[in-house]
Amino acid sequence: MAKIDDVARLAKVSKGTVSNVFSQKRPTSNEVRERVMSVSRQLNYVPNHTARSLVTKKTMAIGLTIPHGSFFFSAFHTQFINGVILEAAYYGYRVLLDIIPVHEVKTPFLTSYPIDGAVVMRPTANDERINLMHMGQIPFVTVGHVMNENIEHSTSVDNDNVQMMSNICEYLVGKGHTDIMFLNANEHMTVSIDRKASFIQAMKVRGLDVEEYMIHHKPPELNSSEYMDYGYEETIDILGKQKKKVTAIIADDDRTAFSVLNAIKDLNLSVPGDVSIFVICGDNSMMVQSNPSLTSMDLQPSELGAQSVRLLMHQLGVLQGDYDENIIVEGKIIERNSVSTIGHEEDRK
Amino acid sequence: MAKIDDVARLAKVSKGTVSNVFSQKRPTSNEVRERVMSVSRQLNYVPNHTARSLVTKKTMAIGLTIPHGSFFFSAFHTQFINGVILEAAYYGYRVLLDIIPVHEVKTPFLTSYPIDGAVVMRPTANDERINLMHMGQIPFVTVGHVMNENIEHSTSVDNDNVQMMSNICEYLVGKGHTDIMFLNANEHMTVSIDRKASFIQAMKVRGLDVEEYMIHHKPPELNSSEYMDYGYEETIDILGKQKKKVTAIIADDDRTAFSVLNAIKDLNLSVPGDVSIFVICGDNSMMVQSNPSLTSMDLQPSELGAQSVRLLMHQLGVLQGDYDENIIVEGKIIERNSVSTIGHEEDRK
DNA sequence: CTGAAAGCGCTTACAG
DNA sequence: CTGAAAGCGCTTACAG
Repeated sequence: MAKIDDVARLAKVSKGTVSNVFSQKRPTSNEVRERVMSVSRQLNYVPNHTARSLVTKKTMAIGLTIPHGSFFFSAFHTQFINGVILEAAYYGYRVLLDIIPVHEVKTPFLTSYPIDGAVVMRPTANDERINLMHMGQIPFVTVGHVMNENIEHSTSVDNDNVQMMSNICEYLVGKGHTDIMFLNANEHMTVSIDRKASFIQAMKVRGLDVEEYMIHHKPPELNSSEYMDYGYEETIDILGKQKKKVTAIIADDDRTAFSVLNAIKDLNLSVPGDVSIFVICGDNSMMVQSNPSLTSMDLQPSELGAQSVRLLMHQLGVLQGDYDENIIVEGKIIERNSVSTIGHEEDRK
Repeated sequence: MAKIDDVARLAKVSKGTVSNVFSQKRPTSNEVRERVMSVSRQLNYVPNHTARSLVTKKTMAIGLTIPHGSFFFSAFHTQFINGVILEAAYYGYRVLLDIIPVHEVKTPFLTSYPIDGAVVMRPTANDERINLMHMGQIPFVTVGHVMNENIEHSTSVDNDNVQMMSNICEYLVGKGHTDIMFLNANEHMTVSIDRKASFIQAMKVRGLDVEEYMIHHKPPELNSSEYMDYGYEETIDILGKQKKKVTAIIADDDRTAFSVLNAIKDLNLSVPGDVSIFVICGDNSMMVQSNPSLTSMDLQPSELGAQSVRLLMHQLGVLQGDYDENIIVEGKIIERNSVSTIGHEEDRK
């Protein structure tokens, strides 16, 4: 645990010079630099991060705020976080995981947050975490819209859920599907609300009515042992018992899709011959691994993560120039083998 | 951004007293405490974390080191991290994500790590990260054994992979299975090596030979688009094409298990009627969601995470008393519906 | 129970 | 290009 004084003394320079050799904020002569570095290696010296932070007023860390509670990483989360970490590292920032519960923030700050900014995932209506950031004057960017009173402007990244559902419907209807079942996310999530509305709208535009049994919501996350087999049950129920006509199923994640695939096989039907499956998001390597491989809408979560960091860097002044405060990342349809073209098959007859 | 001086002045006390009110390291009179808190609220004051750290020499953060490269969270990782975060929060510590690549650590420390200790996941042989921790005199605990030269003692948490495989074999053989296929993890992982050896040994002890086609390794993680459908292909190949007799398949994670289930259904066989499936680890909620639900060995990753933090707390002096330097967390078999008893069925005939 | 003062290990104007 | 000195915002013996 050598400190700057030790190095300065041994290298016969001032502390300021040692500081400059490491920070490279001011030029140093080759001779001095090498002398300092040599002594530093010898002493195993590295500048103390905390002391530096105290004077620069930068922690070089950003917070990544994840709601605690029933904590679970979907493929979306995993990839998003991956994007955040890599992009942050690129700018020399580390990532501090925060787990402020969405509600009941008891002891808000025992001390200040040792972060320069934060990425807030899944903001809820009037999210306490956002009020805290706002109070603490910590720059932040959210994934999805902020819905807090008293906060007007805010920086965010998001997918366009409305556009996305519309594209999915266009794709499926374009392939001849008119009886589409939608297994949506939890009822309470804002994305799920947006997607449902957009789904109905997109079908309507194409002259197709969406009956109630065509939309289902994933039950709220329960204790794992109580977890219902949502995708499987719904599929067996609607296609098997109720014998409804369904030619395509949209599943809101890869796990649900797998469960649906499972059910279809148990009904002695085939994918995509009898029923097509379309996945929103999900882990690509997993969807390739499936048989048949699953056609999906890639939400580019890792790109979302990277963009959120870039927005933060703009706010922190690390990145210069103009920028959009609200960034929309496009969803991309990745065609694999789980969606059939109904028209073509009929043509062949 | 009020500072301690502002509060001290307004509350008409010394800085030291304000400090005590917040840190509670020395008693303060009610009167003074309330005066200080009232002023602090008014000024929106919170102690500066960095300044405190500089003098206490504690960052109140622990690092969580995850190999970067083909970064992917399995259910094990997710739950492990969850355990780490919650347990760390319990002791007032935050979690800093570290992404030092396993190899090529170029600029080891531009500055010191702002952490008090670290949890290192997946140590590899002669892991550079561990050498760094060792050099930097940062206490750390690993998940799995350390295999570095020059490092003799180390603190770790782990499952007993040998015991675990033995238990699984005992369980399956006990149910009448003698032809068991094992879809193991990546060949290079230490857990996979341990499990393979143990599998062969456990079968041998029971008078059963393991032929080569009975053990397969997951291919190294490739670009997602090149990812082979490992579990599916192997199952179709061995059971379908080669027509080998296999009554039970052990899959090393839930995703592989799903893929196997998929294959078995495509072979017009049933689970567990024709083939049983046993999963090592995996996400419980997902395995319940499957049909049939999947019998598995729960590695208790979140318990492993919590224990690793507790070990760290011991090393940091936060937790007092004696402790084991190497903690083994038991794997628990969770019986669900994917393993049949062959003996019973034959009895019925 | 409270205060005055030194110090944690750096960086940063200010001079030269 | 380099040095001397002040200061970042706290905590902590030391006195009382």
